[in-house]
Amino acid sequence: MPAQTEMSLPNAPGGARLMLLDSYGLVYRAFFALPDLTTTRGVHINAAYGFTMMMNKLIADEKPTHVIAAFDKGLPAARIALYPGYKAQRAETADELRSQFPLVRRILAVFGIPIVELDGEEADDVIATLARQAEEAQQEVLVVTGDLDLLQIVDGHTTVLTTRRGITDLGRYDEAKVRERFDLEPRQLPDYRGLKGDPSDNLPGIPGVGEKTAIKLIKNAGSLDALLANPKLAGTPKLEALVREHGEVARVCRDVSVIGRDLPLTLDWEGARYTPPANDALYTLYRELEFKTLLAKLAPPDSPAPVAADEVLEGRYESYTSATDPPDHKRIAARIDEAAAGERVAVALRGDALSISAGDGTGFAFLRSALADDEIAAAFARLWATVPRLVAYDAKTLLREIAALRIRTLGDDPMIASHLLNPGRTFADAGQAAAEFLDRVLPDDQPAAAADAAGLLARKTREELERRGQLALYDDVELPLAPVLASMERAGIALDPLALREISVEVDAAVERLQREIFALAGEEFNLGSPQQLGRMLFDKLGLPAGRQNKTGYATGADVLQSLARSFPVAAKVLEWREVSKLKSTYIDVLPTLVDAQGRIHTIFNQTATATGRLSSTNPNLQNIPVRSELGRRIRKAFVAPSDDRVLLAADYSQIELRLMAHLSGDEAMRAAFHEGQDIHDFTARRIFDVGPFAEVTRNQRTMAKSVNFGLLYGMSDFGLAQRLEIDRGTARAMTEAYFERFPGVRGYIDRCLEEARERGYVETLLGRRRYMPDLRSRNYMLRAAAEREATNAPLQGSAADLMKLAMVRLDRRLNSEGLDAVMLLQIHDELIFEVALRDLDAVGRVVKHEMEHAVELSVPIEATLKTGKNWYDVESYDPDVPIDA
DNA sequence: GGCGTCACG
DNA sequence: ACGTACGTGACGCCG
Repeated sequence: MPAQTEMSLPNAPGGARLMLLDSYGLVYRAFFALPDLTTTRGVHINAAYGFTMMMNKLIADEKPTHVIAAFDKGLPAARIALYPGYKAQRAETADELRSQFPLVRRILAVFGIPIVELDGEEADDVIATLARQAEEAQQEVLVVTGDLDLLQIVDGHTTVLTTRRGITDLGRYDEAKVRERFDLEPRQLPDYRGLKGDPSDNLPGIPGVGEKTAIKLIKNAGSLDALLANPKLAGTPKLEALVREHGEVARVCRDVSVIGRDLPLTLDWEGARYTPPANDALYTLYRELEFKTLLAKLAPPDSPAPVAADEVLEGRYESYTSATDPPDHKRIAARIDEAAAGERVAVALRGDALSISAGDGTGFAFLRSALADDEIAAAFARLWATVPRLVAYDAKTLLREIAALRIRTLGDDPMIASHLLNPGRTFADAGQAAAEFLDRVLPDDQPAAAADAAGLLARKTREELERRGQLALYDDVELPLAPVLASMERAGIALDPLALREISVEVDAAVERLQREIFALAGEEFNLGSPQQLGRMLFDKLGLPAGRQNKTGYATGADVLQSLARSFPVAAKVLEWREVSKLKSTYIDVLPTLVDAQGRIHTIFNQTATATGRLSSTNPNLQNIPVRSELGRRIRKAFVAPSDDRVLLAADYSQIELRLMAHLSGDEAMRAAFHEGQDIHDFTARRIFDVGPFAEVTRNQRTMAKSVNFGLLYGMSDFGLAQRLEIDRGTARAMTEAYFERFPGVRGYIDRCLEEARERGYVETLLGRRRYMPDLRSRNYMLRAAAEREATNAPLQGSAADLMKLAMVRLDRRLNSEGLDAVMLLQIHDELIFEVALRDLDAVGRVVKHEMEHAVELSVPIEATLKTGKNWYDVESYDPDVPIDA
């Protein structure tokens, strides 16, 4: 037994979990993942901040008992001796990054994490050495690193976490995972890297040998050494020649890649033991470095934590929120009536509590469940009717839950305002918004503080919206929309459970049959619903050609299965099984259980969920009811008009996002197409494929053009388009080039949009909705490219949302003021569903069409098309100005 | 709770 | 050389 083992055993604690950090790699990754943050004094802190975030998360998630930070020190002499070109291509570390290493060392010191480094050695070798000592002491090791080189030390005791994207997304490699990912043992990875090369370390490898070939060569020969000894093992003459010519280079690259495990170091268990840092030391450090979000989670030094209530919001609060005492309804109702006299009355829901503040430092809270009491509901309705501009945090929920409320006006809803100010986040309760916009903490033991905070938030957020020129969007669109959504949620849509039962019988039989058939083809039973088991079955056992890999194994998505379905009936069956079982578990089995006593089903629309201004729908999501497949579409038969004298009316915007593109870009050709009432995909195909005026556009040309148009809205890349259309990248590239040549206004608009966004930090919609895009200036290519696509799409998707919301507000008013018997039920982004009395159908249809088409005036016409029917499946086109034939 | 998958616009 | 079309929510699996 080696001496080191005996030395480390006596003080190696049982059940230790040692975390080893590849510090440079993590700091480097953080530097490129985050924008260039500086303190008010200009100190660059993004890498140090990102590193701290990572470390906090790792410690919280992995709960190590011991932590050590390894650093590189000096030039890696041994590797350079082996291969003088090692890392020779690397640029000087930027000053902005280098200056942050001293900060990182200070942070580690405050956390009490020891730094281990050795002159002339890289962190990899330090880590591998320490890991071996821990393994020999039978302890668990967790290595965290920015690249894949260290995967070679993975074994039964040692797991390697590698950064993937952003700063908190990590890949976890144990032995099985390495085998899955590379189809090789961890110890074979240096051979693999030697053959393939690694540009990031300036290792050439064998030219033309990539991931696939390297693995094949190692599999064929068993090892690189065996391959070099006998190049015939390469398998093909061509590969054999390559091995003969470049084998020596591969051997050097391999040798450089082998990580040393026996540096003169001894693992000091005691020094590495992790204990959480002292609050005050951390506070001082974070304050100096201006790590604001991290600071917000700490208590200020020498003060009780969390912040005392009277420091947060002064007030005399009463609470009737004890769940054990039966609440005194009379007393609560009386308090509500008293509060109505206040100057700036605010209400808020937080957890179980509903709180009301009079705005003069008095407030009280009671259990939300008390709203079911008629007396309290009535008092609440009086309050809402008395107070001219009531502030309500999450007003929609109150309006939905209190039957007696028929109110259509709101003073402020700070939940909505907060989300407009920062659409990247949702502020689910007043506490979260207060932390962001008031820099205050709401104490949990003072439920009435939430209403007080709502009042303060209302003022603060309104001021900020005014400063940004977004008041009209808030006051004329978002605030009036909340009561409209509340009434839609309250109304619900009628469901015919019998219609679903009919499909249910059919689908159950199909699921059963397909499962049987698949098991027969597979030769054994397994869990079809497990993508992992399915992947192993299809690609390992049945030997189908495997496509992509993902984090957990083989990809088995619809695109992969689709490409196999022609040649392998089992893949086609799995696709079919997926379709029916999805419909069964998500819709057919679930929807009937959600029907209320009146036979109606109620979704909740989330007004503060999306980054672009769209709504979302939950519990159930009624914005994704199937329509694309025939079987799925039949589910729509269950959504019905509840009586013979009523029908459903569906109104759709036609090509709204492309029309907005035409308007916003001003592109002459595109605008002309819409003015002439052309089919836009057909028109696009003519232009990009040069189809003459008397020739027909083929189906295929139209399909391609349609994809180009969609791609346009999404910030397409030639690669993405190629993949979608299953064509080669060059063709896709030629198509996008032809597109931008024929629609030059569009190119100009996108460029202007991105340029402006880089400068201002946000993009904007027609009505001034903003989306902040900090990653546009990221130095990380992946993040930056993603941000560019988002910035291209957001004004289009967001402006369409603006239009629809404005139309909904106006429509709701007109349907009410004109006394039409019609109820708005659902919004599906560019579509509205109404339930309408048959006798009012024509009038309603005209109002709906007009308000949708004239929500705003664009430089191109807006078109809304109507359909009507007894259920959502059997709807037929309908024009209110053309009498239905008798 | 993260991931893969898939329903919608 | 990267990895690749925007925005959602729900389901089942897995650890």
